[in-house]
Order: sequence, then C-alpha cells, then structure tokens
Amino acid sequence: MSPLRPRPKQETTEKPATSPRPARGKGGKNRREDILRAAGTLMAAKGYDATSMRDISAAVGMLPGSVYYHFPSKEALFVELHNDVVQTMTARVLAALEGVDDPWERLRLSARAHLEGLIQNDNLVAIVSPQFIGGEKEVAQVVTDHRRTYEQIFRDIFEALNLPEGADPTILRLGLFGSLNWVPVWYEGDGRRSPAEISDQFVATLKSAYAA
Amino acid sequence: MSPLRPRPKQETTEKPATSPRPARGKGGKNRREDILRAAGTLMAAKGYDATSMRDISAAVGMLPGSVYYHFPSKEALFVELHNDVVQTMTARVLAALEGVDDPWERLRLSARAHLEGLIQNDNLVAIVSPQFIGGEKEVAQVVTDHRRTYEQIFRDIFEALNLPEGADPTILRLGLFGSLNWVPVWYEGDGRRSPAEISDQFVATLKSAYAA
Amino acid sequence: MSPLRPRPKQETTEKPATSPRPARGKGGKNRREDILRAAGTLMAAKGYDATSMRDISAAVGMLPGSVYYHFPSKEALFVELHNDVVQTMTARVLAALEGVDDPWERLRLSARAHLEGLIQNDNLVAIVSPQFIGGEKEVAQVVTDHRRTYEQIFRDIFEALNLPEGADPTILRLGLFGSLNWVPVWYEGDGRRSPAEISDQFVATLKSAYAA
Amino acid sequence: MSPLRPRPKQETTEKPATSPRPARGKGGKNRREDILRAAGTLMAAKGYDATSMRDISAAVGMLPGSVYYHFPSKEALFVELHNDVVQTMTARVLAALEGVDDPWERLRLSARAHLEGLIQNDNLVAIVSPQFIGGEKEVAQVVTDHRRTYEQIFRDIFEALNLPEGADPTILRLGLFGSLNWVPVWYEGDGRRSPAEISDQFVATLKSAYAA
DNA sequence: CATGAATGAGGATTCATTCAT
DNA sequence: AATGAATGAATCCTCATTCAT
Repeated sequence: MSPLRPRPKQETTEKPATSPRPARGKGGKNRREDILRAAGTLMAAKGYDATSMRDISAAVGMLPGSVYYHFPSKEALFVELHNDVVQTMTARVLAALEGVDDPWERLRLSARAHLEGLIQNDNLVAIVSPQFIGGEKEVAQVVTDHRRTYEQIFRDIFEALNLPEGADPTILRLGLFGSLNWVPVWYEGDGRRSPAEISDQFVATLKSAYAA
Repeated sequence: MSPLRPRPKQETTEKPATSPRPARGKGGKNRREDILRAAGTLMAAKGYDATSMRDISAAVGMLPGSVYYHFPSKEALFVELHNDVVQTMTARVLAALEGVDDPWERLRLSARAHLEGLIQNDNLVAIVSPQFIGGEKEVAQVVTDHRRTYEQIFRDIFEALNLPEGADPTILRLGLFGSLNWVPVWYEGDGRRSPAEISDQFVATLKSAYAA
Repeated sequence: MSPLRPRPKQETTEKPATSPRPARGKGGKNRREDILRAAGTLMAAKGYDATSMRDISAAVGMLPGSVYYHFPSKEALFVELHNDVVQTMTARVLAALEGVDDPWERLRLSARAHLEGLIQNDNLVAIVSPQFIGGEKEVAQVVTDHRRTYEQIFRDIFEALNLPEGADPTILRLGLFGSLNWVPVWYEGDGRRSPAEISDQFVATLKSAYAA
Repeated sequence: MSPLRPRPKQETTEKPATSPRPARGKGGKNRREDILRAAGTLMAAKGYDATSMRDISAAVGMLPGSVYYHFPSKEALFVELHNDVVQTMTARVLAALEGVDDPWERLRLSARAHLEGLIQNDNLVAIVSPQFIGGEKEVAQVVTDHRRTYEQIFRDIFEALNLPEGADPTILRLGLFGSLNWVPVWYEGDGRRSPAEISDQFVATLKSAYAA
C-alpha cells in the first residue's frame, strides 16, 4: 500500500454484522460477484497497485488465499472487472439511445449516460483511466481493447453528426471523452451541478459550435 | 518550492570546489535534481505506487538508502517533484502569454503551452492524473493546492472571456482541462497531429461556440 | 500393500456394475489407480515437494478435494505409491530370475530387470532417489523398509556368488545399486546404448573382477 | 515445507548465543558466505524445495527479506552454492592428483577425494544429485554445465587408463560415479567402513577387471 | 554524500487440507 | 464419488526505511 493513502489498521470491528463467523458454505451463491464488486470499489478509490488482495479479501470477508479460488491472479481479477464495467457501461449507453434518432440528441444522451455511470458507480472512474496497471504487458492490451470496443459507439455517433469541414470528429470525440472522464477528478457530490447538467453543457458547446 | 525542504536550485555556483570528492563522476552538478528527474520519468510511466525507491535510485546510479540523504521519504520526494512540475508548467504558460492581450488568443496559447508541456515532459502526464488524488491524507491536499494555484491562471483567462449567459466558465474550463489532460492517454507521437493542432481545435470549438 | 489403507487391486471384477454413475466417462475402472499413476509420473518428474495435490488432481481430471476421498493425505498417497513401485519391481525381478540357476547369470538378469524397470516406468526414478530419505519421520522409515525388502533379493543373489576374500559383498552390492540407480540421471533414450547393455556392462565388470 | 520432513515450530531458543540481538552491523564481514553455508547444509539435508528462505535466514540469524540483499532469488542462491561446491570439489580432486602419474592410482585417488568430499561436507550430497530443482528451466542447465566441467577431470583419467576392447570408458565412468554418489544414501558414519575404503573397493573392482 | 547491511511489514500467490452438499 | 468453496499457514519476494560507517 502506498503511504500516500494509508488505511485504518484494524477495522475488524466494522464487519457486515450478519453473522459473527460466516461458517463454511455461506448463503449467497456468488461470492465471485462480491469480490468483483469489492475490488471495483477499492481499485476505483485507491488505484490498482494500492489495492491489495488482502484489502479485497477483507472487504468481502474472506482470507486472502480464498480469493484465488475464484480468480487465478490479481491481474485476471482486474481484467474481468474491467470487462464487466465496460459491459455495464455499454448497456447503459445503448439503453439511453433506444428510439432516439436525432444525431445531436444521441450524442447528448450517450454523454450523459457515460458520465452518470462514471459518477454513480465509483467503480468506473479508475477503470476507464489510462496507464492504469503497473505492468504494461498483455493486460494493458486487453484493457485497451475493451475500451476501444466501447468507444466505437461514440465513434459512430460522431460520424452521424456530419460535422463541417475543419472539425475533426476524432479529436472532438476524444476531447469530449477527456472532458467527461476528467469530471470525477474534480466533481464533488455536493449537488450544485448534476452530472447530467455537466455533460449537457459539454455537448451543448459542441453543438453550438458545429451544428448546421 | 517544496514545503518540506527548500532546495538551492540556482545558487550552486557559490561553492563549486568545496566538496573534495566530486561525486561519482556524474556530469550534473547536483544529484537532487537527477533524482527528481528520474522519479518524474518513472512515476509518469508507471505511477507512484509502481515506482519504487529502488527503481529511482537505480535510475540515477545510487543505492536505495542514498536517496534518503536527499529526501526524507518517498512521499516528500513526490511532493517536491509535483511542485517542480507545477512550477515549470506555470513558467511555461506565463511565458507563452507574455505580451498577448486578446482574451481568446490568450486561452489558445495557454492551452497550447499546457498540452505541449504535458506531451514533451512525460514527467507531467501522471502527475496531473486523477489516480494521484485518491487518498485522503495531507499529501493529497498539498498536491491539490499546487494544482489549484496553477489552475488559477486559467480561471483568470476564462474570466476575461466574458462568456455569454448560460455558459458556465467553471465547467467549460474544467472541460477544457479534461480534454487536454486526457490527450496523453491516446496521443501517439506519430506526428499526424501535433499537440498544438489538437489544443487549438479544442479552443476553437469553445471560441466558435461562445465568442461574441 | 499399503499399511495405511488396503486396496482391492485385482478383485475389481467382483462388482463391476454396482456403481450407478460410471464416473466421469473415464475408461479406467477405478480412479485410485489413475491417481497413483499420475502421482507417480509427476513425482518422478518433479519430486515429491514440487508435485502438488493440485497437479495430481488436475492430471487425473479431478478437483483437488476429490483426491482426499481416495487418499487421506499426500503422505499416505506417496507411501502407497512407493509400495506399489517396489511391488512392481519385485515382481519384475523375480520373473526375470525364474528358472535361472547360475549365480552370475542371476545377477545379470536381476540388474537388467531393475534398470529396465527404472527406465521404462519413469515412475520409479525419483522414488528410489536419495532426496526422498532426507526426513526423519515415520514415512521415511516406511519407505526405507520397502526398499530394504526389495534389496533383500539382491543380498541373496550376492551371497550366492561366493565372492573371494577381500571382496565385500555389501559394498559391491551397494556399488552396483548406485551404478544402476544413477543411470536415469544421465541416460538419454537416444538408443545408443540400451539399458540392458548398460547393466550387463556393470555386471560384467564385477564378474570379470571376482568370478572364480 | 514438505510434511514428510517437518520442522520444529519455534526453535528460537537455540540461537548462537553470541549476542541476544546482533544489532545492525554485525561483526563478521561476509554474511554472504554464512548464508551459502547454511543453505548448503539445509538443502543437502532436506532438498531444494523443502528448504525455505525462512529456514535459511533463520539459520543465519536474519530476517527472510534480508537474504535478498545478498542474493536476488532462491534460485540464484542455489546456483552460486552449486558453483561453489563444484569449485571446492574440483580443487580437492586436483590437489589429490598432484604429482601422481600412474593412471590407476590417479583414478583411485580422485574417487577417494570425490567421496570424501561428498561425505564430509554434507553440503555436497544433494548438490551433485540430479533432477534437483523443481523448475527444470535455465537453472537445470547451469547446474548440468557445472557438473559437466567437473566430470571432465574423470573423463580424462578414464581416457588414460587405456581400457581394453569391450570396456566402455563412458559407461564405466558413469557407473563409478553412480556408485560413489549413491554412498551417502546408505552410508552411516558408524566408522565400520571409511569412505576411503569404500571408494578404494570400487576402484579396485575396476582395476581387477580391466588392468592390463 | 554515499554505501552496505539489515529491518519489519506487507506484497501476491500456492499449499495441503476440510467439509457441507 | 466428487464438487465447490473455503481455510490457515507457508511460499518467495519487494517495499520503504534506517543507520553505522
């Protein structure tokens, strides 16, 4: 763990309180998902490196070794988590687009869905973030692939905007993505501005600048 | 400068021949800066957690323990590095603004200076990255303070734009920052689009949407 | 048989259709032997310590826990495996001696049978290997007992040679054993020299030196 | 650790007794050699896999992590140990041959030196042993190379014997090696037969069989 | 200024084993 | 006869850090 983000040493007192010792064959059938959820929360909060398997296992009430029954490695756990997140985000965005035809409206709604997903599930913040994993090996590729697939949705939407000459759709799309993905860095859930208002403002800027 | 430990940056000329052993044959006059530079490069590439003091010391040809002569801790090293980076960026942006009065031109040039600094010194990428503010400790606060100071320049520039009703300068500024800071995530130095072109496009969008 | 758990080796024909579920589609009738075989191969290749119950269970298509239905512990599994191996070797050597009377010919044939068994069943290599007797526990004793029983055959054969004064039968027997057991260390199944040729050479040396 | 060779749980009572806590900068300058010696003893007794870095560090009065200051990995430690052992053995054998010209006498003396080295330094037993390391990767190759170099001495000696037709020097050499290397498996330091007597007997057999 | 040697805590991972189902 | 899920202890190793020299 990084000393930059220390962790309370013995938080054993704040256990789920359901049962003092969960015995062998716990009720909930899918501990896998518990683990994924816990890992998501922790990694979003502290980063991949700063989140230890100990942390994850403790969060889900297991011993560290037990996590390895479900996932062969921390990396594999992360990859699956990342995949899940992208899956969820994809579904969310596609749902928002359902039945909407106007190109600029489609952009507005997808940006909104993206940002709301980012803010609500704090899972997602770090996930979509770059150079995320220390070892820049195969995992980085997998993660990049996941992201690319997701971004295809936005590529298509930008395509349909029929932007005027001089407006590079790729740069504008990546610029919008940057704006949105950066929001969690400064956003404070104080309610002054909702994610929806924020993303609407970003898209409004684009529309105001480039709509026919 | 660093709140933890002031550093004699320019006045090394005062006592050039005092040290009987001229250090391990390294050209650079003081190792402190070597360490900072190495730490910057490594942390930018791999992140704070994934960069060990061993890595840093090895990169500068020292033993791990020796780094502690120069910096009391990894944390302090990082804080000073971050401060340096912000200092450098500030100087770069202010230099670019010198003698320029037109508000939109000022925005264009400062955005350009920011992005070019980001891309050139790979130092800077990770520093400004969200992952570094996850924690809730003093360091996080210091880092946030550094950034806030730097961003004040941009706050002022946006103020001067006199944006129309309905255009929230804060959101637009943070949106631009997001766009710019996200560039290193996808930018590949393949020369197809220069950082300058990219930042110009972002600013052009804002201008096109909101300029009087 | 194993002192820990008797095993119905040959009488499996008695109740061929009792089990309603014919096991996971495997051909071999009982999984116990599959496990033993797999354990033998793996332990021969990697050693006792380096062979995990996971390895063994995977090799036979089971989950690790399932092995414990058949064997109470890794130790017990090994003891039984070792016993089996010695049993097999004993049978092989005795078969080779059948009907042979000449003492030197008996030595030649038994050495040949021993080495061929060693080379063919790679099972056997590691089993007879010194590394396995390092420990000071009961298992080590059991294993040593197994081996001693087997070696009795050779003790008898050497006795019958009526070696001349000055030729210590014990040392010569152990020397021959060493020569033979060491062969797997350097033998490469390239066919240049067959195990039979090798063992014949060893025995020929003894005969040439000590035969009346 | 293998359950075959369990280890007393808390033998902290049997510390060297020199000083209750060795403080920071211990007196003896080369802890490296201490580590190598300890590792040698332990690995010879229990095998590579069964000897943990904990064991080694405890034997030399260090914390496990401290060993890594001296050796980058368990494997590297083993490789160096193995190299040292071969070096020592080589020196021992060459010293024994000094000034001796008669070919059979050279064989007798080198075999004696080999076996005495094997028995005295219990280090050496396991080292010269085969399939020693679990992971049969590069290390296995290095170890094999070490051994091959050492065995060249014996190859030369056998060459000089001018064995008659039909006596394969390679097989005989490997047979002798097997006989000698197997001795530690059965030898008990009860003094009935000295290593020298044993090795002399092995060589005498060869000479009796093949000397002109 | 720096090294050499260590510490102590924690990192990911693997192990033999258990047991309810 | 075997699975699925977990345990607890041990594995190798890395980390930031210390300090006598």
